[in-house]
Parts: sequence; structure tokens; C-alpha cells
Amino acid sequence: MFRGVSALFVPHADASCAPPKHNTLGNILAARLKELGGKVAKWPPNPDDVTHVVVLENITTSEVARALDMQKTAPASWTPWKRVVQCAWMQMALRREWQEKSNELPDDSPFAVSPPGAEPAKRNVVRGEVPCTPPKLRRTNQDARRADGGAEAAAAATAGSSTPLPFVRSTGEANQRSPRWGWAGRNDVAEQAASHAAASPTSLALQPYMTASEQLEHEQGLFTPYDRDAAAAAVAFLRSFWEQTGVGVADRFDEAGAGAAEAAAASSSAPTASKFQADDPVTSDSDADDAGNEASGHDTMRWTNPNLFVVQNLNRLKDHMGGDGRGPDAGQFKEKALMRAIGILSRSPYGTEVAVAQRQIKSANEILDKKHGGEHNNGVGRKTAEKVTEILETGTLRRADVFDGSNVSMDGGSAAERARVMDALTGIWGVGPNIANRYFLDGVRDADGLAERLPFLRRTAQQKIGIRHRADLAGPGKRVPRAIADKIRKAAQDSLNEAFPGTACTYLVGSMRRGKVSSGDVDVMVVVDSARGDGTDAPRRDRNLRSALRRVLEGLHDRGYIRRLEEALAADPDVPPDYTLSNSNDGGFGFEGVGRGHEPTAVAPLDGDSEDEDVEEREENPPEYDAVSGAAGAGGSKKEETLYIYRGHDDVQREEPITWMGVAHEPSGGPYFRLDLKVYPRRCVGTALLYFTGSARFNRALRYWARWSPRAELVRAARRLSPSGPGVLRVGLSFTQSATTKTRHVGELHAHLEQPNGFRINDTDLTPIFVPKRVEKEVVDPAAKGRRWGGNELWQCSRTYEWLSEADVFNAMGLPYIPPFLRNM
DNA sequence: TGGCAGCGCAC
DNA sequence: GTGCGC
DNA sequence: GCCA
Repeated sequence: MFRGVSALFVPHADASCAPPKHNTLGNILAARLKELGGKVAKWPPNPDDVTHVVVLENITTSEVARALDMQKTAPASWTPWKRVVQCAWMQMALRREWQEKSNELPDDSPFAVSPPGAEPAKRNVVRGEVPCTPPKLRRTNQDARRADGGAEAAAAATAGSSTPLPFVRSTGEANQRSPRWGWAGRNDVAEQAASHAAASPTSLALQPYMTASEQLEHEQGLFTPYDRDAAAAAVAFLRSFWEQTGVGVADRFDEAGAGAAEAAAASSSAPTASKFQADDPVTSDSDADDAGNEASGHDTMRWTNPNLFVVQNLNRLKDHMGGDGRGPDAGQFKEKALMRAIGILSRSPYGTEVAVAQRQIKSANEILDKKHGGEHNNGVGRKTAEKVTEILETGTLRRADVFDGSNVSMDGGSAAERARVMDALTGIWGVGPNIANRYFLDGVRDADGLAERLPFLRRTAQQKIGIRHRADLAGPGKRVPRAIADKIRKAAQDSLNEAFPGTACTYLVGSMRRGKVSSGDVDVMVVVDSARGDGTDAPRRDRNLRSALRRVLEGLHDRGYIRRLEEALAADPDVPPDYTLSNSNDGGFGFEGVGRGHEPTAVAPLDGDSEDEDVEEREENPPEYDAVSGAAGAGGSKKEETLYIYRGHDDVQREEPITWMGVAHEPSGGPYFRLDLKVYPRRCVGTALLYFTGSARFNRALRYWARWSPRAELVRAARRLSPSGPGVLRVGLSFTQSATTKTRHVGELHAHLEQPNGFRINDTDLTPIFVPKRVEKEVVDPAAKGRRWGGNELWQCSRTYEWLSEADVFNAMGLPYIPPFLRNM
């Protein structure tokens, strides 16, 4: 099939350098193409030798042109390039499934990229008005508990919206893989099917496991097909949830918008001097927010570019909001709200570029919310408008001046000094805004000062490591190039291959997985199939998650990437004695970092002090399938507790993810950088990848949407996972004991469950949440000693599903698969 | 007035 | 319960 | 800070 195919790969991140360097995906595709008999064209390319120009999905036509132009191949010579296609086409052609069923190349017309100037109409509307229902029906706690609250409202909401989102259809490739449920460590597909059929109103297809290497290929993006336009639309949609506006969705995911964002980023973010390398401005994490974020103070700009002037002044304030914490996290939400307002002012019709802006900001009134007499549905309120007025009238923003000025005095010093000190101190790993503020009031002025005083101040393991490596870790310019991250992942995989042959695989996640060429830290995720690989179904105690992490750490140490704790301390002989106290928090691994994660836990009965024995027994004899149990927080609290509704085998032992956060460097001895390792059991590969790949904003938007949006698609998706209806709920209390959350049975509720109307997402599960319709009877176990549920709970189905791929997770929510590089929000 | 994600865990 | 980090 |  690939005879005669000669593909030229045009990557995104480095399209501007010549010859362009492929990223991981490009390399995988190229290698696989060669394997199957195709050719990979070399740079500089000769048009006659190229049959297909393969570009990454998020490349723009102008970037392709630029890349080709770098090779003195003018856009006019696009004609010889017969096919310029998105790499999804190549991915599809290279898929094992495609190879098996066809010996012809797939049709490339849906994947065609057109040359500049010949832009065809897009098939799906991505830009401007992505039809969506703003979360105006977001439930309050009270609403959630109203019996008629959820699904009906959802149906009404959807009926009101004229055009449905391009959500996945009920047929199609991505849809056919479905989550399966079972209990951790079990591989009995028949049993899973039986339990599934018993619990689910609609039967979902079951598939055999993939091998670890198949899994790797699948999840690293090579074999995950997706609909480009649907994915882009879904991203824009979720983005509107991050901003909570529901209007003015991002336009930078279509090609024109991407070009504009690139121009803005290139003009505003000068590369910082770095020990490693500057990030590519095009793929910088925060291109949208950085619009107009350079230091202001150019008075002329007030007149030449008023919109930018306003935005810059607001940005000046925003930069100080995050740390402005009077209560817990107080500043965080102000920062977010201001960011939203800034976003509105940075986009059409205002914009921060003279050439782009269709309207100049003349008064605060015009940008206000409608309810204040302005033009926006929401997002810009009274306070922001007042600030805009002040900027327009006085040419500055006093509240920002307070932070930036040098002659405003505050407790402990001048405001400017405080800002400087806060930046220096919060740059230390383990020191947040509140702690930094405390240090500032104590007279600490920089990281060195903190190091001196450390013995007398609070010191966590993280802070000790952060201070030890303050020169390498602190500051915004410190980036880790992708090559080093790749090496670390490879080293981790190599270390595992010896002890976990075929049952553990590693992923480079975090921003790297989203396609960045460099990152502030390295995130490596390990997935262990501790139950399998040796021909038996039994969980292997010697192959559990902790031993996997230990293995990885030792492998990284043997190869010179990380230090043992004593090595780190020995290398630092001059620090005060108390400073050298060993970490009490290394997770028992003994390396320079903090370890987190405990031994597996289980739902325990009230009587029975030895949980371990119970666990063993339950593993041997799983409870009756449809036994239902739950756990509720102590009653009476005003805060919402979670009532876990268990159906199935959830009260058996479950493997918990293990985390290690530490520092590493190149074996040859470069600067140190932060390294995060997280080991997950196989059953949550999908949710874990989704979580660990981020971006943080993407995650938050997704979770917010999944939990609150009463959209019919979501409700339907939730119902697929968990049926409503009457049931007897075994209820327990969850409580914390030695940093471990345990659950204990305390009684029964006879209740009718309303339909699930949303999801709660974390890194191990995506679980439907419910509104309880009515509770008919409560039976309190006398052994509960008065502890019971409160009536202020969110009801959550706690079945353990198996999320074996990200596609499954998206699919279960009724979303199209969104590839990692589109998750940069 | 409560929510803006949802965790683990040190203190 | 607060603070921090992911 | 903004929204319901």
C-alpha cells in the first residue's frame, strides 16, 4: 500500500526552523511508514520526490507555507505538492486495523489542507458561534436536591438550543470502545459482561484487553482517530466554560485565529534567558492570557493603542491577584474573574492589536454586562468597569500602582519590595502565597535569606528540596527541553522492562504530551498491570504500584538522573544542622523527593479491627453483585458531603495511585528540574492520562462542565453508565485515619434514585452523580454509634469502571475525542 | 451567600 | 482546618 | 470578581 508513497512531515512546533525537527508523533509516524514500505522525504524537500505533505493537526496553512518557504519553496510552488494532508490521515492509514481490512490508502480528501489563498469553506462551523448552552441552569445545592431538578431541566435547556453540538454520534469508530466495569485486579471478561448486563439498561460492547505495547501505541496518539472539527468545536465549547461566559468562544482554533494568536504571542513574549532553552512562543502555554501582558508604562501607548493600554493595566493588577489571599484561595477567583474580563476585552470586537480591533474602548459603559446597561451577556461587572473608567480617565490604575510602585508603604516594607519578595519566595517549591507573605512579614527578603532562616521557620520536605535547588528551579525562564524528558521516560521504561516485562508502560505526559517542545517540569506517568502478564489473574504482590515506582526510581538513580537523599545531604555540607534533617516524607523511597500514596484500602465493616484480613477475605469472596453500599460524611455539616453509592464489587481492595515529586538532572550534571512520577493501575489509564495531560484549565473546564451542565447529551451519557431506579443502599461513613480515607458501613437507605445528571471526574474515575428522589426508609446500624448521614449529600455512583483509554472517557461523556495538542487552554 | 475542580497530605 | 501542589 |  505504501509503495510509492513518499511523505514529507511538516511538524508544528519547529516549523520555523530548518530543517524542521519532528516531534514524537512525527517520528512515530515516520518510523511506522518506513516499516510498511513507504518513504520519508528528507529536508530540503524536492517537490518531485514528495507524494504527500503530512502536517500536524494544529498547523496552519500559513505555517506550512512558512516551513516550505524556509527551504526556498515559495507558496507558488504549492501546486507540485499533490497532497497536503493532516496527519490524522496518515495515522488512519497506518493503523493496524486499516492494514488488516484494506490494501488501499484511505480517502484523504476529508483531511486535505488547502494552500493559502484558496481557503475552502469549512465543513463544520468552528468559528464564531459554536452553538452551546451556557450553564445558566447550573444547580445550586438546593436545586440539586429538588426532586424535579435535573433531567427535565436538562431537556428543556436543550430544547431551547437550536443547533446541537457536534457531539459524537451513536455509531462510529471511537464510539465502539466502551468502558467496562469490574473490580480491580480481575480479568474475567465474562463476569464483567454478566455484571454489566445486570446493571446496565443498554448493553455495551466488551473487548479483550490490549497488550501493554498496544496500549502504548493507542494512547500515545498514533491510533486514536478523531474528528478534527468536532474536537475543535468541543474545545471551544469547553473553553467557554472555563471563562463561564457561554459567548465569544475562542476563535484561535481555526486557522485564521491561530495565526492571529501566533502573531500576538510572537510580538508580546520576548524569549527569556534560560538555562535550558526558551519555549517556542507559538506553543507557549499561556499565549491567550499573555496578550498585552508586557510591562506597561509606555505613556504613548495610551494614545496609540488604547485597548492594549486598558488591557495591560488590568493585566498588571491580575498578576498580583493570585497571591492576594486573605481567606483561603481568596485571590484565585478574583484573578480568574479578571482574566475573563481581560479575555473579553482582548477579543473581537475590541482586541489588543490596532490592526485587529474593530472597536476602540471609549467608555466603561459599553463593555459592561447587559444588566448594567452594557453589551455583554456577562463577564464584565461593575468593579472591572470602574477600573476601566479609571484607566481611561487617569491613565493608570491605582490598585496596580500600589503593587508596582516603590513609594507605597505596606507592612514590612514598600509595596514594590513586597511584590519582588513575594515573587522570589513563591518561586520556591513548597512556598505558596500565604507562607511567602508570612516570611515577608518576618523580614525575609529573598530565597537566600529564607535558606538561612529555614531552621527557625516552618520547613516541609518540599521546601527543603526547593531551597536546596533554588538557583535551578526558581524563576520563569527555566525550561526542560523535550529531548531530556524523552530520555527520562525511556530510562523509566527500560528500568521497568526488566522487572515488569510487558506489564508496565510509561508515558511522557504534562505539557510535553500536548506537543510542547519544552516544559517547566517533566511529567512521567507509569501504568502497571499488576494483575496480569504472568498468565494468571491473581494480583502480584511483587508487581504492585509501589514496587514499580521503586524500580523506576532506582533505574533513574542508576543512570544518574536522581540522587538518593543521603547523597543530596552529603553534597550540602555547609548548611545548618537542622536543615539537614532527613525528609520524613520521601514516601519510603529514599530519593530526593516526596512520595505519596498509600497501601490499598477497602470498605470495612464496623466491627473488625483488622482491615487487612477483611480485605483478603473479600478478595477471595466478592460480595453479591447487586449489593449496594454507600458512604456519607458525618451529618449536620453545612458543606456538601458525598454519598457514595456502591453497586458491584467496590468494597474490595483497590489499588491507589502512587506519586513521587522530586528533582532530577541530566547524568552529565546539568541544572536540576522538577520531575513528577505517578503510577496508576491499569484500570484508570484513561482518566489518569486525561488528568495528567492537562492542561490544568482544560481539566477544570471539563470537570465543571461535566458536573454542572444539565445538557441532555450529558444526562444520556450518564444514564448509559448508571441506571436510575429504586434500590437499597448500604450506607457508610467515610473518615480519615492516618492520612487514609476509609469507609465504614453504618446502615441502609431505601431510596429511589433519580437519573444521574452529571459526572464527577478525577484522575481515577469518571462517575455519574445523582439526585436522590426520595428516601423511604432509613436503617441505622446500632454499631454506628450515632454517626450517620446528614441529608446534604451529593450522591455519587462509585462503581469502579475500567477506563482503558482517553477515548473511552470522552466517549462516556458524550464528547468527541480531543487530542492532547488541542487541550492547551 | 456559596460556588468557581478535585484530589492527597503535611502541618 | 489551612496551606500547598498537581 | 462575577454570577445565580
